[in-house]
Amino acid sequence: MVGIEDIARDIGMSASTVSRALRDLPAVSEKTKEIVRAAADRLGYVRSAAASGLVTGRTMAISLVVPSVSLWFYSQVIEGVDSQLREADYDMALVNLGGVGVERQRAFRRSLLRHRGDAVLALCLDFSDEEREELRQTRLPVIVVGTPVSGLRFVGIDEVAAGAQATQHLIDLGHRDILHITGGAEERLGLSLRVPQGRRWGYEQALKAAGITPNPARVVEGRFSMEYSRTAIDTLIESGETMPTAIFAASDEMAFGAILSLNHHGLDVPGDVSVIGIDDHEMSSSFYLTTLAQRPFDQGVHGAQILLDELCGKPAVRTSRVLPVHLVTRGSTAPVTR
Amino acid sequence: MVGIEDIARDIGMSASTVSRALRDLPAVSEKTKEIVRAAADRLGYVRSAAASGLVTGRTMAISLVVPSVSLWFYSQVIEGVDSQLREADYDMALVNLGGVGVERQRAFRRSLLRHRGDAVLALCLDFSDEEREELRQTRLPVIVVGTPVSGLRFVGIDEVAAGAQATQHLIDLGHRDILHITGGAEERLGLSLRVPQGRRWGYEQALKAAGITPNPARVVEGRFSMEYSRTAIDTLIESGETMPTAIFAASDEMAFGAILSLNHHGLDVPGDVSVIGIDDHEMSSSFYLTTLAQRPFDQGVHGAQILLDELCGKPAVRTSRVLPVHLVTRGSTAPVTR
DNA sequence: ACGTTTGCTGCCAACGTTTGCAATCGCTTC
DNA sequence: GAAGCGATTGCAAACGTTGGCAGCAAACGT
Repeated sequence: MVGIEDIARDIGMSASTVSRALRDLPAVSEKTKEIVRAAADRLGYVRSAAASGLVTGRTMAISLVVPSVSLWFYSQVIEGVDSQLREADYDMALVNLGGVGVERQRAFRRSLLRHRGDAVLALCLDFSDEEREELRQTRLPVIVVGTPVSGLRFVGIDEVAAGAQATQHLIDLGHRDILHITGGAEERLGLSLRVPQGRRWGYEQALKAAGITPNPARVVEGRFSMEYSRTAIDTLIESGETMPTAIFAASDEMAFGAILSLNHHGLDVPGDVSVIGIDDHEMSSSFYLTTLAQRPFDQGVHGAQILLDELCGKPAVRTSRVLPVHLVTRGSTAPVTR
Repeated sequence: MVGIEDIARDIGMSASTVSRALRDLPAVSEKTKEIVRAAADRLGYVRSAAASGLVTGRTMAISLVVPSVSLWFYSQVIEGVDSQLREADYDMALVNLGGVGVERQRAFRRSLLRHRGDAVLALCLDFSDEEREELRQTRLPVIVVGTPVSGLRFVGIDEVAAGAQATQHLIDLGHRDILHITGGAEERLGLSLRVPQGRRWGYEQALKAAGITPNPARVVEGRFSMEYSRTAIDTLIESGETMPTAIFAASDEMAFGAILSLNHHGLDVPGDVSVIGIDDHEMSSSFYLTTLAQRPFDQGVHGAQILLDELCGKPAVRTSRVLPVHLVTRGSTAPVTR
């Protein structure tokens, strides 16, 4: 491994000059910088992150803590965060906190506290009091994306408003019997329940505001997955109960499942049943799904930017940031006919 | 920040003993270990990855290089890799190499060569000769998952065989006019073309073996996305051309798009057209899609395990590993009727 | 001519671990 | 009782970089 000293020896200079030249500090003459850079290139030098991290106390990376990478929302946020990190020349330490209990504990302590990153961006996780305290003790800048956590800065959307707006769209179309498929019953815990709860509250609020009494039987507890929601609607249809005229799915993926189920049973969307989701998943256009669009990529961008700014010494943003959502009308919703 | 010396001072021992105790080395008495662990816990000690990395030359992390995180296949591999890393107490440095040119160059050099990880696992990337050479020079153990790269170990499936097997399934059902939707024309380059090409070759081979002359007009060049394939089939149907009796999509997501398009135009799957994909995407069951299942999670597990074994000092595996695929028959394929 | 500034460079002490080697201690063994 | 041994522990030298401080020219002002 060729180090800074090797370069110094090669060109007959001191290691500190080489170090400064490579970091493009102003105290080095332009001529020297070029000599150094040339030598570094020629010798194939690569800076040891460990060594420079040791002395500066900075890793030039940020830790991204996620409950999973295989859900659309998470992967989008990750891409957004990544785009900012690349620009700032930061690396990303990905910590998958999926699961519960000991395993989670271990992953948490190991990766976060081991100072793999200079800041922490957490996704849709409910931190226990203990975890929050440990996080605080590390004194790292922290931000959460997707789900507010008390005491921590947050970037995301207003779930309640989103749920209400989606429901309102259906109400505006004349629907009064609206089924809501909610999520959060996943077996793999650790992700926050506040998202599905918020959307559900929004749903109920919108109904009440329109003078409709929320009917608990019209709320299906489910998971944020297509399959779960598909079978839920299958069951509903096959039970022979009267169908609602509209369905508000807590996520687009759940809406897809509902649409497939309805189509499979010969019901037309939106002719027989209107369907609306939340997300604007990349597949939503293919389903002609009307949805309340959020931009998780942007949420990642904003979250990362706030952390990076703080690491650059800019004054810390202490407030949360609520990003807008907007209705994307495609073909899956229509005025009520029954 | 409390360090090893603080603990040593606290319990009246030397730093080296503390270091050894915390690493559970045999040269330390059990009693001492307990005292040290207790003190470390009490003081809230956390090992500096930079310092220990500096002296050992190991980061206890591996770099995972991906072209994107938001495709199903990639996210599954990531989860698989992660599961192994957690067990081995390794961290993950995620390097998103999405994009081309300078940006890619920078990301490549920065993260890989900066020695963020002790080994590199690369996903479905075509490395340039230059990149391969740089990789080689780092002397890090490297493995590629998803797409073979000459000179590097590989974990994945036999794409040609998979393509042939999928096609053969349709042939066995009596189909002779089989459309193939292929991928690889994504605008975001950098990911390998070998996957779609392999599948296509398999398709052509299977046709020839069955005495059917491959018809270039029956191959649609597309992208690995649902939307692209949906519009491709839309166009085909609306052009009024005779429809094939079966469609072999190079990925499940593309198959979904095809199914939606067919259904939307009143065509029954599999009544009018059979559809088969490759992947076994988590949504495939909801689409009742017959597909050739691969297990990207397992591919990640195997790839990670090979690297971890090597880092543990076990003799390096020099051979590639081809994992099996298997046909999952659901409802989207049926004997030909026309 | 002589201080003083300015611009650049070198020296050296950190940073927090790990690890080879030496030292210590309590025993056993001859 | 001396020597030897094994089990523990301590000492000190790395590891590769950074950054405060000092040094040293050349340029400047008087």
